[in-house]
Amino acid sequence: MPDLLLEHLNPEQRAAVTLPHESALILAGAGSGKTRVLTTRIAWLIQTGQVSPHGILAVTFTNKAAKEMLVRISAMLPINTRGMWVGTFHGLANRLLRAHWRESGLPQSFQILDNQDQLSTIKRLMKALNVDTEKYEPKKVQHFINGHKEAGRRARDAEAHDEYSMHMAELFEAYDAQCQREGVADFPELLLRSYELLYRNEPLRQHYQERFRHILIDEFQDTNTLQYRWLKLFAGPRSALFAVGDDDQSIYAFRGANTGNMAEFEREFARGNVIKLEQNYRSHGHILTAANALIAQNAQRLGKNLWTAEGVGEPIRVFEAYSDQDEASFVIDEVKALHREGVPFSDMALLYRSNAQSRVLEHALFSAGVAYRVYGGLRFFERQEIKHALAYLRLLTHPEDDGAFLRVVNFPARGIGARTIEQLADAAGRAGSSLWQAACTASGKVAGFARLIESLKVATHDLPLPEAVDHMIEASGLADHYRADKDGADRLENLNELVNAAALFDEEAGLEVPGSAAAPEVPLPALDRFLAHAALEAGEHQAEPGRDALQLMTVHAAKGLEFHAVFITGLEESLFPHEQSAHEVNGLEEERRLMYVAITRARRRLYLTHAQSRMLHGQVRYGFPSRFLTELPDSVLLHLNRRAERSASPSAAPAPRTPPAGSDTGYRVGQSVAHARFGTGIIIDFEGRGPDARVQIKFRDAGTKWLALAYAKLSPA
DNA sequence: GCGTGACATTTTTTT
DNA sequence: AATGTCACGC
Repeated sequence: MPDLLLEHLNPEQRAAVTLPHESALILAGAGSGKTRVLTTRIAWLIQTGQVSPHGILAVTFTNKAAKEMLVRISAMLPINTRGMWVGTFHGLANRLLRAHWRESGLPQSFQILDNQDQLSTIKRLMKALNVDTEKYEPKKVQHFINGHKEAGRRARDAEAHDEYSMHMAELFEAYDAQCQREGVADFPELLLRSYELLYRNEPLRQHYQERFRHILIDEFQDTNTLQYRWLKLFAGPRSALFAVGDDDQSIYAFRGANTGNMAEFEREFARGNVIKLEQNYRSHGHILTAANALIAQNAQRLGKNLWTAEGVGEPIRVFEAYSDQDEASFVIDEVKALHREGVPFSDMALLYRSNAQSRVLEHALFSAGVAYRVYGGLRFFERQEIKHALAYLRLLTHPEDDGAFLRVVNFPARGIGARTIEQLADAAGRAGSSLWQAACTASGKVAGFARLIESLKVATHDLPLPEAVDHMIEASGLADHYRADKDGADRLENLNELVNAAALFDEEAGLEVPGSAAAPEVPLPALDRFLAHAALEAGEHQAEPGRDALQLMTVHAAKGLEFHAVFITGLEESLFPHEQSAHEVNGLEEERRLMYVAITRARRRLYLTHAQSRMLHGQVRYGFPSRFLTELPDSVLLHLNRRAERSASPSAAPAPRTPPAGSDTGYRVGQSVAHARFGTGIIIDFEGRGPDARVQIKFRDAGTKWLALAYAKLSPA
């Protein structure tokens, strides 16, 4: 009964879901039921017999979104979702490359390099080539390489006119050659390689074009040049592309996302077939008003205004704290109060611009005994002990991987130092072989290491995946090493967790959960699939998921989520908008979109907080309130009272909110003041006392100056 | 070869 | 603040 599927959709949503077999662009605002439309569209297509699951290709950016999509589709349709290709760009590219590894020129069990791996590979290469790493910073080289790959360019396509860029291009070329030799691929390589595979291989391209009648893309505004081209390659004459996106929520320009793709897509495919979803089902009126007003300041927009049938709801609460600590304790008070009113912790989110800001908040939450869960930060599969373990596993199936070899040849320490490794590298270089091959003919300690790997290989050969992992952790000496380390308990626990992750992976692979790293039709050893899985899904496996805990994450990580109450913290100039953004073209507009995303996460209650002072990079910094605060209409804001009223309230218990030093002069550090000539500023330091007292003031427009308190006619601002 | 500590460097966002 | 790099002494 298709009607059942369409029952609860509004007219625009329904129109989008039931579009004929044509390409279309759905401009879906925040909270307008974007994911719902996408998944219902898939279910509807299948249920009405227009396409079989086999003919569906659905692409997302995050694993979370892919999983969510599958769950929703399964809930709507009692079908096996197995034949569908649903996954992230990188996951699907990986799947394609594993299936056609021979044609794409990769070893069947190629390894995926994450960012860290890529950087250390580059460093290693530059060392071997004796490149001056001062002049050519490895990070810049990485950026150069990825930037080009994401634009679909190889080293030979990289434009180079000056010496610097020519050298960069050479490094790019040498890097790719090394990756090829070692059988590894970085993230952009997955996409570029699979793009080239289909581009060059016509029969293969035709096969997939014929197969995928419906190609659906989520978060289309985040696609980069290469991803868009990749999609176009899959689209044959009989395929329809269904792109869902919101240009106002494009927040990944820094990694190559090209909003222009939306306009391009409209021209090339949708051709006026555009549906706007503007009714928001998530937030109350004031919150939407604020979001609309903010985003209206951006010049580069396709244009769209969200509305809601709900009432205006509560005003947006704005709070100015003395310090980051003060900000944290304010948030905690409010969180606790909301919880007493019955809002679960898990329905509240604490958002910040950069990960570094979570530290203070976490500390305060911990002291206050509030359960919380941090998303992002260092991920499970990126921890060093996990990296070591994965490197051992990698050597078992692919010992030519020099990166993996170097990572563990002397970890735990077994007396193989820099000198020895240099000799080994020389020998390998002369023979044109891998380090591993050189090690096999070596003697002494290196030979001992080679024997260790060989024995691991034999011992784990017939073991199920989790047991193999477990055995490796013990036999490699990793476990003993961390047992001997008094701070190694956490790491040991993580290694244990790795065994669990392997067991879980084994189980899920057995159930053939679609959308996971490898295609079911590819007979790849479990170990290799597990390693690919580890690289592609860095792992949100931390903290107990079932517990009712306050949610902490960056604004980026919050995209796609919603909460009853949202706290956006650190709303200060140079933090949010981040100072880096000022140096980038359209950087401020991207920051504003980020703020827009943050605001629209809230359903009912929204807090915006900023602090006069904040510990940053080990020292106190004073910031002005974020310009975004002034871009919101006053009519929807409620400025919460500061100190006096707050500490008078009985609930604001013993939390020590000591005003900063210097109050005796009538002024204090962190205070906003106005100067007749220099305008408004913030006091950032004191010097001397009595009539000699001087203050350092950071002016909004006139820079930072020392002024004598007796002469500078200051007034509180 | 290895471990220690001083020193420097860094600090956006992430598939 | 936290992490990486380097030089030194064992």
